Amino acid sequence: MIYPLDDARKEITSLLKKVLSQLEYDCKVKLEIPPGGLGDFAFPCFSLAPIAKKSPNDIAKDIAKKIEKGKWIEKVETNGAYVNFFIDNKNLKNSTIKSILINQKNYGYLAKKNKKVIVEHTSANPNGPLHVGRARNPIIGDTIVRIFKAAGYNVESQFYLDDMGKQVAILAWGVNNLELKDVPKPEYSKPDHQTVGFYQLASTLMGKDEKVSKQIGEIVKKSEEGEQKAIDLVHDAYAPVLKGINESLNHINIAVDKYVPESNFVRDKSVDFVVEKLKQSKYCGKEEGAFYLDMEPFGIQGRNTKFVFLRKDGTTLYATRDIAYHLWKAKHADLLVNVLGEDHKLESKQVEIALNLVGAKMIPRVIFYSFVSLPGGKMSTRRGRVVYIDDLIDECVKRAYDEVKKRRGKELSEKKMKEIAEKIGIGALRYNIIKVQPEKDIAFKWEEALNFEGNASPFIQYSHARACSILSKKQDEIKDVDATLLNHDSEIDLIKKLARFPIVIDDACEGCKPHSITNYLFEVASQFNQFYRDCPVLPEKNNKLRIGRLALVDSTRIVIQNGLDLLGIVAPEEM
RNA sequence: GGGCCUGUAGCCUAGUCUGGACAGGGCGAUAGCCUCCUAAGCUAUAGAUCGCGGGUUCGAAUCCCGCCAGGUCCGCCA
Repeated sequence: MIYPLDDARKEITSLLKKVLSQLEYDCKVKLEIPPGGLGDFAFPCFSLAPIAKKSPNDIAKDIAKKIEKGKWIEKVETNGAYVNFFIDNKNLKNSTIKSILINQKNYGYLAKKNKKVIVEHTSANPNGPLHVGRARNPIIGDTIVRIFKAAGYNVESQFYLDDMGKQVAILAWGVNNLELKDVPKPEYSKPDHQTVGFYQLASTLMGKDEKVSKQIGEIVKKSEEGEQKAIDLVHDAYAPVLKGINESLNHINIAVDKYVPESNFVRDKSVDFVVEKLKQSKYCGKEEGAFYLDMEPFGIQGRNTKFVFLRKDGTTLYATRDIAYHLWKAKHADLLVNVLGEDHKLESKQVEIALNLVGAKMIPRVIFYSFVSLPGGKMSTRRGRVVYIDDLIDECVKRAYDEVKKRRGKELSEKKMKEIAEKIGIGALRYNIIKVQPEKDIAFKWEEALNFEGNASPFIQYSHARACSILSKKQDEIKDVDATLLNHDSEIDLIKKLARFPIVIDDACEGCKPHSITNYLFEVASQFNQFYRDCPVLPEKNNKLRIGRLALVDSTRIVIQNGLDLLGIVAPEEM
C-alpha cells in the first residue's frame, strides 16, 4: 500500500540525499513539518554548519539550488537555515481523495507484515468487578491491538488469568463458607458484582480469624502444588466474576481473544523448567531453603535486591510462573506487547532479566500506565472504596442520553436516542482515557470524565454525523471527481490532514502511542468544522465543485470512521 | 534510605525518545456568530518564570548534573 503523502516524503528524502552526497555533506536526512504557510516538509541545515564551515543560511541556499524537480515537488524555498519543500497540491489533492475513496474502510491501513503480535492486557485478579483505578488497562490494551492490526500485524489479545494467588483463594473460601445473607448487597445483577461480596467479607474475616487464614493458605498451597481439586474449586469461584468482567469489556467494545490461566504453566511443568534453568544461573543463590536471583548486578536497587523464584516449600511464585508464560508466548508470536500498571515495573524488570538468563528469544515491550485515583486517594476492592467500570459506563451513557434528549428530544424516537446515547457515552469514556499519555497520573473526576465538548469524543462523532447528514441529502453521484477544484484554504488544509492518516497510524504503532490517534482525529474534526463553515456543499451551484466537495466530505467521513474504529469508538450517522 | 515515572496558563493536556522557525490544543472566562448542509459547532480577546538551580550547544520544554513536589515500587504477595 503506497499512500500519496508518504510517497512524496520518500521522494523528497531521496532527492535530498542525492544533493547532500553531491555536496559531500555526510548527515542523516530528518524532515520536519514546518509551521503554517512555510511548506509541507522542511530540512534544517544547522547541523551541517560545522561540516561545511559555512553559515547554515548559505548551506540552505546551496541545497535548495541543487534540488531537482520531481513528481511531487512543486517549489523549494529557503527560509533562514531551512530548506522548505512545497508539494504539488494538485497531485496531492487528486491522489489523496482517490486513495481514500478507493480504499474506503482500509484507507490508512498499512501493508500486511505477516508477523504476529500478542498483546497482553487487563489481566486483572478475578476477585471482583473491574474498577476505574485500572480502567486504563483494557482501554489502552484494546486500542494497541487495533492500532497494530491497522499497521499490518496479526494480533491476538490475551488476558493472563491469575487463578493461583491468594486473592482468588480468598474468594474461593468465601464462596464456599459464607452465607449469601451475610455478604454486602450488590448494586448490579452482573455475576461479578454478585460474587465480590464474598471476597470482601472473607478478606475481613481472614484478618480477624486465624482459622480462616489457615484454610485459605491451604487452598493457595494446594493449587500451587498443582492439585486439580483445588484448582477446580478456585475456578468455580472466579468463573462468574470473569464472566462479569468480560461483559463489562464487551460493553465498551473490547473482545479478549484468549484467557490464559496461570495454572497451565504449573500443570504442564514448564515452570519447573524455568526453575531448573534459573538454578543453574551464576546469579542464583539459596537462603533458608528458598532460591533467589541476585538482581544487583543488573542495576536493581533498593532495600532488597533478591528476587525469590522458588519458596522453601518448593512452590513457585507469581513472577516465576510469569516467566514460563512469557516463554510460551514467545513460541507463538513475533512480537510481544504487555500493558501493565506501574506497580508492576519491578516485577516486569525481574521477569525480563530472568528471561534473558534462560535464553529467551523475545523480551516483551511493556507499556506502563499510572493509576487513576479518586480525589481522596487510591481505590480498593477489598475495602469497597471504588468506582466500578460499570458505574462509569452507566453514568456516561445516562449523561449522553440527557444531552441527546435536550437537543433532539422532539424529533427522535426513544429507541433512537438510547442507541445514540450508548455510542456517545462509551465513546466519551474511551476517548477521555486514551487521550492522555499512559504514564501520567489521573485523578478521577466525574466532571472531566463526562466532558462532552471540545477535545472529546462527541466533538469528533459530531463532525462525522454532520458529514453523514450532508451525504444523505446529496442528489449527485460522487464520480469523475476533480479535486483540483478544491482551492479554498479550508479545503486544502483538510485534504492535507486526511493525507497524513497513514503516517499517523505508523507512528502510533511504532511508538506505542495510542494517544496520538486522538490528537490527530481532533485536528481532522476541527478542520472539517472550519470547512463546513467556509464551504457550503449542497447549495454550491457549480456542479463540478459541488461533486468535488462531496468527495471531500465522504473522504473525511471515511477517515473519521476509520480513526474512531482504531479507538474502539462507534461513528454515529446522526446524533 | 534507594530505584522508576510525572511536574507545561485558574484547571486538563500536546510537544520530550530523535534539541531547531513565534511552546500547539481543550475546559473555564470575556465579546461576537443560527431567515444558510445538525450551534455537541465557528470567530475573536485575555491567560505560560515549560517545578527550581546549574551545565552542554550556534540553539534547550526537549540532553546532562543537583534540588523540590506528587505517584509508584523495594514481600518466600499478586
